[in-house]
Amino acid sequence: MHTTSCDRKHDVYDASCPCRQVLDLLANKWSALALGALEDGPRRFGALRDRLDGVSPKVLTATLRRLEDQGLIDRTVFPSVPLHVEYSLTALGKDACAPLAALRAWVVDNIERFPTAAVSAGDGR
Amino acid sequence: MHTTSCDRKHDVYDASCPCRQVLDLLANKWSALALGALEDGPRRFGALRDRLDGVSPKVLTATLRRLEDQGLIDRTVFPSVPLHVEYSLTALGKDACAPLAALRAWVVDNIERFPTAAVSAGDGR
DNA sequence: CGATCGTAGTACCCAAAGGGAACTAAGAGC
DNA sequence: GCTCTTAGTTCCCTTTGGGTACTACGATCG
Repeated sequence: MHTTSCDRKHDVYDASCPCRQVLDLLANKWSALALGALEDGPRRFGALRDRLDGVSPKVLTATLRRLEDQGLIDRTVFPSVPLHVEYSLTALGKDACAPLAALRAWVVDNIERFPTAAVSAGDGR
Repeated sequence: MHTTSCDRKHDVYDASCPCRQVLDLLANKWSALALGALEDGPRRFGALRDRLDGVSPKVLTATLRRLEDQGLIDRTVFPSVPLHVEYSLTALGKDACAPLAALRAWVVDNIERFPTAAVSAGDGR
């Protein structure tokens, strides 16, 4: 387990620790969904916009740029005719998918226990 | 284990699914930190404010209320002299802690791989 | 030759959330 | 009656989120 030379300052509870920024990036609805959407392989901008139901192009762009800046995804431009941009997970992004997938799965698995979902829980429609 | 009658509509990728709202609640910096801070047992407002370095009382209140509304935490008021309010995890909240703890742990464990942390990685200061 | 299409965004504008500092309430103790 | 503590609330400003419309580009259609 890649024991780094110094672990003392790595604490998500410390506002000045870089961990906090990374947590803020990953603990985000759109980030969690976008990374999950790339788990099956590279996807194009339009495909991501469709998959991430309800996301606006502006927010999707911002989310993808942030993930790219932090090295979680790669952005590949194919200068073909109607322009083609593919987003794919980096090794780091793939690794980050594990805890995020667990979180998404937990939500789906336990949704019936939430008051928000209670209405639809008995809804056989 | 809680096999519900119908799982088909539960999808975090569907904007209209209650899952999305729950994901939005949990996939949030302050929620993830607040629930984690309560893992060791009940804590008071002030203790949480201290632990969640950088949080403003307003945002902490809003976060706690949201978590309370969704049944993840309990708020107990002790009408003692300088007023005493204790926040604690519900069974649901305890369960939600597992994936969130995994996410926090992953961040701390992999922080050196992020460009954001690269500066401080070799920084012995 | 101009109009239209598809893709991946950007620009503009508004609403909501985040965030800080100061203030409130209520009673104990000085 | 002043101060201390605790748990917020209120005000205001900045940041972020979000929707809609628009752009650029060449290909293809009419």
